[in-house]
Amino acid sequence: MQKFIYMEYDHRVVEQKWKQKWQIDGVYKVSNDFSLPKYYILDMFPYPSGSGLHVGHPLGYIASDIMSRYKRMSGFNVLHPMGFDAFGLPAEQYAIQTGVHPAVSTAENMERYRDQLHNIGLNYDWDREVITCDPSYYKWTQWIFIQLFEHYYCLNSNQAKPIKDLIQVFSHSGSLGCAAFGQDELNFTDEEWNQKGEKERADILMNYRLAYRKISFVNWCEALGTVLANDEIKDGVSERGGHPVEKKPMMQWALRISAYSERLLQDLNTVEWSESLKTMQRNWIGKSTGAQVFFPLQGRSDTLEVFTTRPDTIFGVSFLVVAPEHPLLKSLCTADRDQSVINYLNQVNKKTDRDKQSDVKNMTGVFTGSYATHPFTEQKISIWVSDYVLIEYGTGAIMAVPGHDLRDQAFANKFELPIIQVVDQSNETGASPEEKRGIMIRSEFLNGLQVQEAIVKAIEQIVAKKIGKEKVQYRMRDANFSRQRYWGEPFPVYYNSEGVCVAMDYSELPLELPRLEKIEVSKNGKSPLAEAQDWVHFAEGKTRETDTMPGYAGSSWYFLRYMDPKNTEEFASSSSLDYWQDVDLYIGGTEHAVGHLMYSRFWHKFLYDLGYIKTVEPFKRLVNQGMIQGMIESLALIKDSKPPKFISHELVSQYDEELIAYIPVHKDFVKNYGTPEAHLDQPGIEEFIKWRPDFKEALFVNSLESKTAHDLNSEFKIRTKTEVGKMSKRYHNVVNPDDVIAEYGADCFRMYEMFLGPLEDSKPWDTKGISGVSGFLKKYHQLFFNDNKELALIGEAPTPEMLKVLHTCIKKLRADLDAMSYNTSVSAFMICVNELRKLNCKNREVLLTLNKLLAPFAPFITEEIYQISGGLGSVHHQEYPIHNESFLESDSINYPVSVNGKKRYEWTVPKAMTKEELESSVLQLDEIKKWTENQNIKKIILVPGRMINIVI
RNA sequence: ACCGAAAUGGCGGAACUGGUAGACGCGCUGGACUCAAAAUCCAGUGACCUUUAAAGUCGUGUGGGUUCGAGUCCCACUUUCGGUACCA
Repeated sequence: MQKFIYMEYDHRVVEQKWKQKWQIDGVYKVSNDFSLPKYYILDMFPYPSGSGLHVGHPLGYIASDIMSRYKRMSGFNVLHPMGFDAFGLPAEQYAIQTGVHPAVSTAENMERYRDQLHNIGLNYDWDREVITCDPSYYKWTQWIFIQLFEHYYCLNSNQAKPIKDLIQVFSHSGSLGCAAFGQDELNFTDEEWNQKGEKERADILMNYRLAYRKISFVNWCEALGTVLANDEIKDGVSERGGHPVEKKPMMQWALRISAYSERLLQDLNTVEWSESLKTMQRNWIGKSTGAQVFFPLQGRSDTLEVFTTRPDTIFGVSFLVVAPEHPLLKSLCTADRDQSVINYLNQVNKKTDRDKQSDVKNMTGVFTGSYATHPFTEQKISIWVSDYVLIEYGTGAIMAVPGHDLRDQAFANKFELPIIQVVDQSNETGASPEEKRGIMIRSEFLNGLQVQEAIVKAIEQIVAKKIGKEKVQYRMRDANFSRQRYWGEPFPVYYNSEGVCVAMDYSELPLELPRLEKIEVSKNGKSPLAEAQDWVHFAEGKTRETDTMPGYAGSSWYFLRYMDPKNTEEFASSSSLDYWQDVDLYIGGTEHAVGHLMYSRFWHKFLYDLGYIKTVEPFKRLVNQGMIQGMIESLALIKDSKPPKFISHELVSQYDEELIAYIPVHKDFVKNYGTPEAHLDQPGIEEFIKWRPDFKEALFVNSLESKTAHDLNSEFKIRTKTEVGKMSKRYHNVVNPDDVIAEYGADCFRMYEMFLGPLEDSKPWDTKGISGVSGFLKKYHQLFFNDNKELALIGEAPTPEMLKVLHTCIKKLRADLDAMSYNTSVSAFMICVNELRKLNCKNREVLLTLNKLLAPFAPFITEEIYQISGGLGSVHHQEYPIHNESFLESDSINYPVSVNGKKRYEWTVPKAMTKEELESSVLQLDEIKKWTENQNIKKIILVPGRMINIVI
């Protein structure tokens, strides 16, 4: 064998070499051989933020990388792609602040991300990269949008159908033949339809399209003159400047995901996701069965429609409540109540959703002045308005049963309204008033029935009286699909002179985003796109939509595009869709547990309905990686203060919590970052106002003095609030992996991230233990060489001890890989290397098998050793080792011997001993005798191979 | 407020279906090598009691329960993290 003289292992040189060579040799190119078994493993693609990839991203990426290498070494054709979720708000804000166009900054950020991902040694096939802001990609996002616009949901066949079919139905039999899922129940004849004008017909069709327009509410900030994302609001005020935010109704695009509620619910049973995640999705969909009931309004001919899950408690109704946005509210207000209702609405409008949610103890509301009639008892029932009723759920109105609903009860208590018990729960110990247990009382025809029976009977009577019917209600609402932003996919539609919305022809796609010279804060609630006059008014009498699509548009189907990313004729060819089918393993953060995953499932089902794909679910198995957390530092700002006033954190307790908003501060400005002593000093404050010029004139207050940035002295300190939380661009606390890799190498970084703990757990970032992994890799490398630094592998037969050590490790690794328990894999490798060192093992067969075993975890060092030891091709294309059970056997067993469950002795016995022999000889042991002497032995519990317990 | 998850030495964590709690690593302590330091190697390391050892007692967020036996199962609570649209 040729002697190889090695220098010290230099990860910089070795990693650089293999990064290039792998690319040139196409080691990670996905095979087009459709005869091999496929394995599709996907990472949630990142948003290319300006702060670069942070140490949290790679946690999942490394895990999927290990899995895809393992699967490839096990004979699968592996699809493991990467791309960018490249449209988004931060690039637009950056453009507003600096004038750099989002396309430019995004391209730069992506370049940086690619480098960073490359440095980690991830085995992506970059030829399949997908970028959501690339017109060749969003052409197909727009194409799917048009499909959604041109389809409705057919309730007969339970699938999407072309809107053309619905038009046919309307012109032949009017709304009578309509089995379409819609917002409102519309009634018209074929004759009426045929007489309607273009605009009226278009309005009717909007009620059924899967992509449609409706009035929804946005966060409006008057002071900034713009619409804000939830992300931009903190503690009820705008993050920029701390201005008040209110709700404003606007015409917006929405997607009718609610049509798919039942299928999204049912098909959860077919996927291999964690139970907790499926539970979260089920709760989000929130199916409930109940009744719709119409209460006649007094003094007028119409009714108020409510939804209830407890029709059995109808005799317990003591008042009705409508949501503040309810369409009938205005007409329900009597003249004398008008002003108090208006005052109330003003007050409600200022509260953010989260405020309302966290503040349920504090019930608010006012009486409208109107009454309804109880449909069974004919009693007069007062109608109230309160923000604890939501316009978006059910009918936006409820029948309040304070006896059996705790929120209704709180409301009744506060406003001294009657509380009527209608379920006798005296025989139901421990039952809460809301539980569906007990016997009906004070309820006429329901008296004496059990709650479950009463629900059925009540619905029967409601139907018989023609005042309502049984109804299934879903909590999930339609998704708002409009953003008043520039940096997103343009809607491929225009409005004609009648104001009718028309989809563009497929041949005209993509509709490219016009290049704006200057991007400014949106005005009057309109997107900055409205400034592109030539683009908006592109033809006589036609105007384009100026809203753009939200972030989840591009991410709802990208996993399909990876299958055939360069196709210009279709979003992906049917042959590639048929072969790759769906994602076998999807890894990503829990923060997407509902949003992204729900929308993707919806789009996937829609494309299934249209016949383009053959699977009903996109992600077969899904694993949520935990979050690598960071420290969030923020300054306490007094809301609405002019000039803005920041107070040191120790002073916060002196103020009402409601008055304080926390403004995140970049971690680099903070002294004693991440500790209780974290603060800004003079240079820190100067950096802070340079970074946030809107706070240039701000006042900084600590317990001694109050200063502006201009009259600071070097002693001045202002404490920041320190908390553990997301590492995110929002909190400016991102730690990049680059420095870690430069110092320790990618193999070490990869293994250290895995070694931190279980993949699913969240943990704060800390490099404390990294030297342990680094030391392991050094020891590993030394294993292959002698003291003269020559490759020192010996080609003789391995000893049984060596084989036992190796095969113990292989067995553990196989089990860990399948369970994705990579932290214990790293321990197993450490144990194996420690043992082989003790055995002074230089055996060629043993060490080169171990090298293949380690390859998915440490791709560089293993490739280098593989090459040095004379291997052909790449180690990453070798077969993954399989363990041989016969090497693991041992002829003795170690038993813990307990007395009354307390371990008293460790006992090593020959494996051949029978249960009877063990039971008799265990009592003869001196160490046991001393516990059992003069005691009555009740029984001996002996689990063979496990433990012995003597009960006295 | 609701949904979901987590809590084990000084620290990150291990413990398969209830069966030897603390694997592995960091840190710390002592030793070897060195003029010295770094690096490396060897040994020890949950707390308490004890001069030490042996032996023992306590110990997996808190309080109860089931069991021969509970970190693991059940009930109630506390704290932290993620999500959220007060879901009738």
